Amino acid sequence: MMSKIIETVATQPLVSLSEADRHETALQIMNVAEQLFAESGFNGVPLRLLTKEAGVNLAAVNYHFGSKEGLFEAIFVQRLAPLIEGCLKELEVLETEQQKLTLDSLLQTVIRPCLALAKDPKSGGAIFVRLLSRTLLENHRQVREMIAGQYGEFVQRYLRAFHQALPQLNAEQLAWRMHFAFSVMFNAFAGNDVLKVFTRSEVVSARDPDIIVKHVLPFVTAGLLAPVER
Amino acid sequence: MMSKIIETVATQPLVSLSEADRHETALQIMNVAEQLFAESGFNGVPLRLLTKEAGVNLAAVNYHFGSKEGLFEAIFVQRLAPLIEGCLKELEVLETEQQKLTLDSLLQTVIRPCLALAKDPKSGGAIFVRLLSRTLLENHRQVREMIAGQYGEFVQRYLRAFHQALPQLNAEQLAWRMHFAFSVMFNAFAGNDVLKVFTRSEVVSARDPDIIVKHVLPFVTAGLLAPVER
DNA sequence: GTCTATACCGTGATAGAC
DNA sequence: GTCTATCACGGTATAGAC
Repeated sequence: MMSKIIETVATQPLVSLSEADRHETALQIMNVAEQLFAESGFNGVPLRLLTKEAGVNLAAVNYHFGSKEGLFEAIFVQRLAPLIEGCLKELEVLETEQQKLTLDSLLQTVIRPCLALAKDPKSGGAIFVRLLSRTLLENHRQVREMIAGQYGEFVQRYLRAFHQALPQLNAEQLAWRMHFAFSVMFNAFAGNDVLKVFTRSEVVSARDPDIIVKHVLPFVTAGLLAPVER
Repeated sequence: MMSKIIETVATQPLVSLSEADRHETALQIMNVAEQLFAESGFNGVPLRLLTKEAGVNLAAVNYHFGSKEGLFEAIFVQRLAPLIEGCLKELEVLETEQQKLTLDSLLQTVIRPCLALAKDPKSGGAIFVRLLSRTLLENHRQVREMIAGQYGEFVQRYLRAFHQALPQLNAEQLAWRMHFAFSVMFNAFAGNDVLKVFTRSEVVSARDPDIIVKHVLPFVTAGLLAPVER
């Protein structure tokens, strides 16, 4: 059905079955797992609970995904592909429309697809946005390598775009500031309770993506545009 | 030496034996543990490895600290007390010296003690600064509650100080921005490889605290001072 | 190919002997 | 205080049923 024409040629390092190809059991596992992982973190979810919740056998996870980590990656591959495609599409539009990239419009090409995903009710996207943020912050070796390997083009194109929007920064300064900017954005979306220590818990625990963006954007924009230390 | 005038009054809810009071075995465990935790994270260090490395029996951890989590907290309590004391002392000086707090000088009262600790060669402070940052970002429930409970005064005083330095922000805006600011600072100090995805690994992997601060401060300052969305 | 039951080994915790 | 033995629980591997 799904174009398995020359299945031997392509180097498809990781499992990347489309939703249609996957077995019902595997899908059931992925849906339940995404929810539980986002709630309790990777280590907070025992396979025995997960499989029980999904109504499948304990060994099913290892059979369909190789390992618990494999299941984790599978969730990412499936969700990340359309998200990144969405970002790149917005970026492309931006690059053809405007001669000069503005920083704000550039940041919007990342934030809008995240928002769209986060607000799509039927795709469990909101859960994934939190899971993605949480995972990037938790520094999972596997996922990080997967992104770097699979989406090199994405990374390169955004590096170039940011360089264009912030020409006054040299390579080192740009790297640091992108590091900071994405730290803030992911932390905000992760809905971490981390820094409640320094804040009133009722205020910052808001989960509404629009509110988050309203607060994040000015901060990040100003930080990126800060005068360069010399 | 350090003004222990009325030592009986304070409510000291958690274990907080001074270094001198503690058993040699416990000290040995703590030193080894701090190092290993900072390298591999809490879950990355099995007690069997830890105790073998420290040359003590497996059960010693549970005997002296109650649990693996207890050991984790003990490390924090011991290191955090002087760090927080250092911050508050700097803040006090600042409040008496200047009529108007400047944002930069306020941030310095946090960063300078962290830097001093990070650069003290004989106290393993550098390891702890990374461990602290990593832990706050990883959202350990225990440690967060410990800080909130034990250092309420610290939190309140800094909230007031930031409010004074940024009077144009209302409570909600201030909470969000402090949340962001500390996210960035901790992420920078944590030395996470997280966002290497978006950067050249060689650049951002710098561990020199001075270099980190040089890049962090302008970003955070500008972010905090960003115009308010309306 | 898919699913099930079950066994294996490593983890943190704990009781009790010394 | 320290140690050994043992426990319950975690992810994983596999043999065999369908």
